[in-house]
Amino acid sequence: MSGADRAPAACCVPLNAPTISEAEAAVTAALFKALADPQRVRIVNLLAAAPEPVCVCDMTGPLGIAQPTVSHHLRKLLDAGLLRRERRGTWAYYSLDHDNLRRLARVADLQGVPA
Amino acid sequence: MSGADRAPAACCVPLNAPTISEAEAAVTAALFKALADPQRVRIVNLLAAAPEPVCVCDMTGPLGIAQPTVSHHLRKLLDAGLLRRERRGTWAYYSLDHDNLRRLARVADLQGVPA
DNA sequence: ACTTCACATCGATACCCATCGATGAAAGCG
DNA sequence: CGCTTTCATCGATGGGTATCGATGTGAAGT
Repeated sequence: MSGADRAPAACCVPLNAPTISEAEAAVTAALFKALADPQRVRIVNLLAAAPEPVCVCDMTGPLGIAQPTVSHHLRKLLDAGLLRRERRGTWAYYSLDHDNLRRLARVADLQGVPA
Repeated sequence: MSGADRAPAACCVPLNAPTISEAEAAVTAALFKALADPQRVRIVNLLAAAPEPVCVCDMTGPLGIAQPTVSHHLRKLLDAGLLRRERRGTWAYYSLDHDNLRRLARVADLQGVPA
């Protein structure tokens, strides 16, 4: 169910909501947890800078970590709903999910309307 | 040096920067890590809803966790630069650092200028 | 069918962290 | 000076996770 609508980024309450339930706090925390790792930050930055989807083989070099570790991080970001995956033959191409990333920015924004 | 200008939130590169160095990625990850916990999300939400600074004794109740654990989370948020602390006699009052929280929102925003 | 290539998953290991009880530190009070 | 209150820190413990090598999987080519 990677990248499904059940992903944390798909439904999230802003930090300045009147009150946040225990469950909502867990979902929001899971969303931030997806970016709470240096390698995953670099992956998102790498994808943000790329004009087209990027395959795994082109990430291991710049990141300097082994291929299983890259796949591990990609899965975390995928489960959080921040990435999209696309298979082309043997390769797997990843790109940002801009809709959900916009939701993330809205969660972190305390200026917005408190719901 | 809690809440100093060395805090992650004080100097942070946006996710859609052209490139992010290994050190910059670590700082950004540390910033997100501060909010990568349900209790800390609830603390920020609690402070965002309060019109005035809140003391620790008024947090243990709503959060439902022991006092040392609350202090632990407050320190994490303080070190990240997201909170401010103010001592009034025996009590310690906490409030949000709106400047740094605005910086956090800017880091998560991919729409902004890529610098 | 066999080989090769790209990626995902598994198992193990080392490290980080949330949580709590116990204790320490600092301020106010009698 | 003791006593109390409020908060921070310490030490221990259990659960989570980043990392890797080894292995599985699925597709393309010979």
